[in-house]
Amino acid sequence: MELLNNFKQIVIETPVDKIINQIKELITSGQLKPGDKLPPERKLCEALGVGRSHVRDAIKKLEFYGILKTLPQSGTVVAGLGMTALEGLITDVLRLEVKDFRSLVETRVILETNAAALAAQNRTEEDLAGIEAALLAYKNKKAASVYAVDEDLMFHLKIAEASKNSVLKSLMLVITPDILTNYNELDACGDGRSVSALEEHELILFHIKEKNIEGATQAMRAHLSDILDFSNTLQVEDFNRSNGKKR
Amino acid sequence: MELLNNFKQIVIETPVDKIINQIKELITSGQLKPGDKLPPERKLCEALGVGRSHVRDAIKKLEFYGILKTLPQSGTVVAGLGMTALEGLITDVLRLEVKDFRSLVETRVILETNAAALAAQNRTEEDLAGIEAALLAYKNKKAASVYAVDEDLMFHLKIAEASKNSVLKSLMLVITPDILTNYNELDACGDGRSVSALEEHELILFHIKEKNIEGATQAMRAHLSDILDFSNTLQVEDFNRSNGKKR
DNA sequence: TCTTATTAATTGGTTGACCAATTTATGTAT
DNA sequence: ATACATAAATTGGTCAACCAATTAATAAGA
Repeated sequence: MELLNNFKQIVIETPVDKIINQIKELITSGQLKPGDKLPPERKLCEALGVGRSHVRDAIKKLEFYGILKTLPQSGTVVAGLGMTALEGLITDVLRLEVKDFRSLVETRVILETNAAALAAQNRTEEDLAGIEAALLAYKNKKAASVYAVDEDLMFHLKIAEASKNSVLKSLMLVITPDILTNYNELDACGDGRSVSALEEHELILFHIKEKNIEGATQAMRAHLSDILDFSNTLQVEDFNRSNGKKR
Repeated sequence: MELLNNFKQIVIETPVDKIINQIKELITSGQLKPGDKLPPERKLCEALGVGRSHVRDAIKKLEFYGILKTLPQSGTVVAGLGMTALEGLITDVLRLEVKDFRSLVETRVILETNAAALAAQNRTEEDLAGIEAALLAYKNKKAASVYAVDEDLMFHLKIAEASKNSVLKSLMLVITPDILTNYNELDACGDGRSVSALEEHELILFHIKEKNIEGATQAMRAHLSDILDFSNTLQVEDFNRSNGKKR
């Protein structure tokens, strides 16, 4: 069984990835400085021996990350942003490469506690109604079944909306897919935790309603640390299993 | 002059954007549920009356966001992630649509203060060396010129690395481009702030070195709130000017 | 009738050619 | 010699055709 551990993860490096790496290499090595024009796509695909689609895909991907900027009928240039962001961009940024569940949960706690604090500060009456509706949906679903992950997250998302911080909300959305994939694998979802989760949600809502910033923060922290503790009780084996299967 | 204000920003909606919106509409309206297969690309581009490249680009973009998943030679399906995340996904998530600079800076403060705290807790000797090197580079550049944004951000990035939280670091990288574009427009960069920034950096480093979690947090918060205060002194007119010109 | 092999259709992946806009080069007139 | 107009080349954007792998359908055998 442990013979499996002797196998190394095979990195499937698509043509696009290879091109991206080469371009990044050129930038990090200083051969391409911000403002410089990239060789035209045709020259690139000829030099690299691949189709132009691949080159275009690579450029488009780097454009997403704000590293390149393509000017139609003019060329592709390295965006202003210097090597700074590139430095840590060893692998794809957004496909977060969540190798460690700890970082993920830790970050979630940071985002959500602050969202709760801001929500307690900025929430409107409409926000309260939205949060309550989400909580109600969660309660009903939970009464019927044990599986209410979507409704759970919706509750948290409504709080993020009430924070009136669009960026914070966007970042929560960014990590949500990873949270979900990890939870779907890890969370047994039929444990004793479920009962207390509802009460904790209600406590959070109460503090937000009362505009009690500190209270909302602590309630959210307690809620999430419960989840964190629960995750930590899982076997390491289970955790390892949850990796590696992505893409 | 104020006649210009009567013009509405023209939204250049590329074919790709239109397709994305249609697909998102299908998902949010429930006509496409997670796990469902999308119509094949050929049918789609026929129904939409556009080239297949556009459809493929749209799919690829949505795949970035984790909304779709294309299985080669099999089809494209809606990823597991329920409507939950879609709910708030009115516009592109990652091109953060930073309409409000406040949210951006606010979020940056949240991320960075926590990164500083974690760095004070987890930093190794190598991390310290890296942070010091970045600080030195910043100092040198600053002595030579007033423009050292890259080196400044590198210092912050090294701290994020020292936090040993990969997700947190990734999220900082995500918002960094937006920070830069906004700063490049807003920051006069030749003001009195520059002198104190260096001292503040040194103070942060000191606390991280001493493993003083609370101290590092406060030092970082003070550092960033200075920047925030400075930004707030800018004219609203300048702020508005900084919007709308992106892409 | 059920299983299995073979074939046909459909899928996303890839390529090369074409298009319009831009930039550069060239030639002519001043 | 310089300025300007015109033409040629280069650019990214777009599209349609082709490819290999997968899947579905069908037919043959037990």
